[in-house]
Amino acid sequence: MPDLHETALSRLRAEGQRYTTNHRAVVEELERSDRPISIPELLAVLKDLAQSSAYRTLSVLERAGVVRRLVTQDEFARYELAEDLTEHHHHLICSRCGVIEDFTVPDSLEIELERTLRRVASRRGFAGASHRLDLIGTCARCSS
Amino acid sequence: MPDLHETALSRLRAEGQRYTTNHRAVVEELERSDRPISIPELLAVLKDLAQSSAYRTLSVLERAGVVRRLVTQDEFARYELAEDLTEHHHHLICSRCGVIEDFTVPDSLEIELERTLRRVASRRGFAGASHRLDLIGTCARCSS
DNA sequence: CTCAGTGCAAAGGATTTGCATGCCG
DNA sequence: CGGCATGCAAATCCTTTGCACTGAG
Repeated sequence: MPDLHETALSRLRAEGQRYTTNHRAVVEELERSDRPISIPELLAVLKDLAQSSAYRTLSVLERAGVVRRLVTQDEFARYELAEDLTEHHHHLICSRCGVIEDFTVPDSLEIELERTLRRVASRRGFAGASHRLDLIGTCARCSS
Repeated sequence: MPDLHETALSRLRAEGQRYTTNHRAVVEELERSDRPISIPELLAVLKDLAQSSAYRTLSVLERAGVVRRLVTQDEFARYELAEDLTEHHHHLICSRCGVIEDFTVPDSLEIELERTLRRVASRRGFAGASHRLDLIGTCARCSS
């Protein structure tokens, strides 16, 4: 597996875009985190990054296929590295505070899921379907 | 199973709210549809309904547990009847146009899913967790 | 009668965009 | 040098809210 930043660079290049200091800083922050993060969280860490640049950078990275944007009931969108740059996983979403944590399920279940969903997609004429499995509840911090 | 409108009425009453003509019209429209619908779609059908009333009605119905609000990558939120008023199902989401269709999976898979997720939730300290399984792709209309 | 519901217009708030400037390639 | 990237401020657009009036119970 090639280096994350190599990949990011080449995917941006393919779109005629650069891999600037800001771009790299955002990717590094997403790499560092073990859960999707929101723009406010990102700005709190990267203090020199303008809000509009954060939105723009993430938008560019998303178009290039480097990051994925998640939308929940929460007020802000959250971002994580694209699935092919990490590993297939799912999300625990706290409906109280909006925080998202990652989790995985056994391969056996994942495979059965894949098989079933592929069948559903083809029957309904949905193309290029990927799946999303989330657990929605109240996180430990919020329920205490 | 009691009548949908009876249930809606009693759940609203429990919150000290009424079941008005508008409320009923919205519930009927959701009942009629086999997929979650957005506010613009709703307004297109219920032409006498003010936009703000639509938002307010759906918000009240959601608080009362009669409807569920779905948020996707799409520009608008979409609404459907609460799960205990319909049947457990999942969503096919078109990432191009945002439309959502319902689908179900075999009970066997659903049960295994439930079992696994319950385990994950308890391990992570997530309380009252429900799950969400979506297929994201391009719908037949958009891919043609 | 009372108080929630309704419609209209205005306000909110996350996200996007115009513009002038900086800087990578 | 040319064009994308950046910051700031202003604009967008879905959604929420203030207010006065209507209508359900």
